[in-house]
Amino acid sequence: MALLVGRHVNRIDRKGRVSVPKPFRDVFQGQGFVGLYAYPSFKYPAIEAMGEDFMARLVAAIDDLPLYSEERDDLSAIVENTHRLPCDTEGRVVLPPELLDHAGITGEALFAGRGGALQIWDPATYARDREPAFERARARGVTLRLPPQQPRPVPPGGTPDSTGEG
Amino acid sequence: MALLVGRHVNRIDRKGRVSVPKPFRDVFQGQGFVGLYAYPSFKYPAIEAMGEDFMARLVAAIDDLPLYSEERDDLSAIVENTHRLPCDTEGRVVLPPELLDHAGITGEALFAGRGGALQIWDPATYARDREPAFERARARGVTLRLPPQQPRPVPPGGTPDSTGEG
DNA sequence: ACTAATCCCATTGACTCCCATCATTTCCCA
DNA sequence: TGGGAAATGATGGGAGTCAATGGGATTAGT
Repeated sequence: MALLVGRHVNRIDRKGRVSVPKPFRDVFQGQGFVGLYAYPSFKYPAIEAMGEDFMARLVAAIDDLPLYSEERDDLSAIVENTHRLPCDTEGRVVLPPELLDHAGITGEALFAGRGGALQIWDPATYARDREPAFERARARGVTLRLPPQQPRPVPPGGTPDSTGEG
Repeated sequence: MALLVGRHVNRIDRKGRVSVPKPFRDVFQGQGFVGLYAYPSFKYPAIEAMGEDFMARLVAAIDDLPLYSEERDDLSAIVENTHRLPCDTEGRVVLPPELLDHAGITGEALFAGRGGALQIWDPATYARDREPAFERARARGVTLRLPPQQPRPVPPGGTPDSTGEG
């Protein structure tokens, strides 16, 4: 799986469009749908966003729960609050007002890669709420046990190149 | 699996017709029948609706239950109360009075995508009964362990496009 | 013949495509 | 290694397209 990493700040134009950073777009190219699935974050004044592959995993997890169960209904609330935002030919999406309001985003949007998914923040809010997390992690001396190395699957008929997913 | 996500509110005209939101219609295009299977929810004042694929799964699940069991009888009632609603050439369906009454729908219908299936609500009822579910999920700090990443099946001779499952 | 359902066409407003501009970054060559 | 040219990603805006909607006309059913 290609990885979503780093931060990018892009401008929102008067039509409400904002460019999805090219490195992120490239990740979604390999998926059935080029665009974002986005919903308001539970934990932060931010937008949670992901590609179709990740969203499909989320839906699959919900699908495993019994029909009509309380748990399934609660989690379905996420899906009901999710917006499907296709990229235009220029690689831009339109963030709906509901999401903008939740995140307090006005003129600019900060895209923060989180590996498999990403978040979208108001830059000022991010600086206030999120950047301290890095310092916190450093101060606490965070440790992490990694899963074992997986053998790289050989792409059918293709040779690996140096740039990644070309 | 194609995903049904997000909410859409559409008007019901004086003939009782309402447009099925285009993103949902697109999902059903890939299935044998373009339209809805719909029955009254027994948990909510709402209509449960789905495409042919999901309905087939539901029937298969009921089929697995022991013949003459109480459970099978109960769930079969769902099937007996299900309406098959084809889309017209404009992508609209006519919701029968029985379903409208159950959901208290009059002028507008709210379509809520829930992954594999969807619900249809009266907008005001939804705001009162359903929107709190999102807040509840947030308050409970819902967490969800996702199933492992599945390898993406290679579409036969097809290249991914930007519009999704058109 | 009357009722009801479906098809077909027109309207409208939002959305998306396309094109132009700009700011960088990358590449190439001296 | 500096400068300039070409390529690329981000941005802005005009116009054509499409989804939603309304209503008349046609067909089916009783």
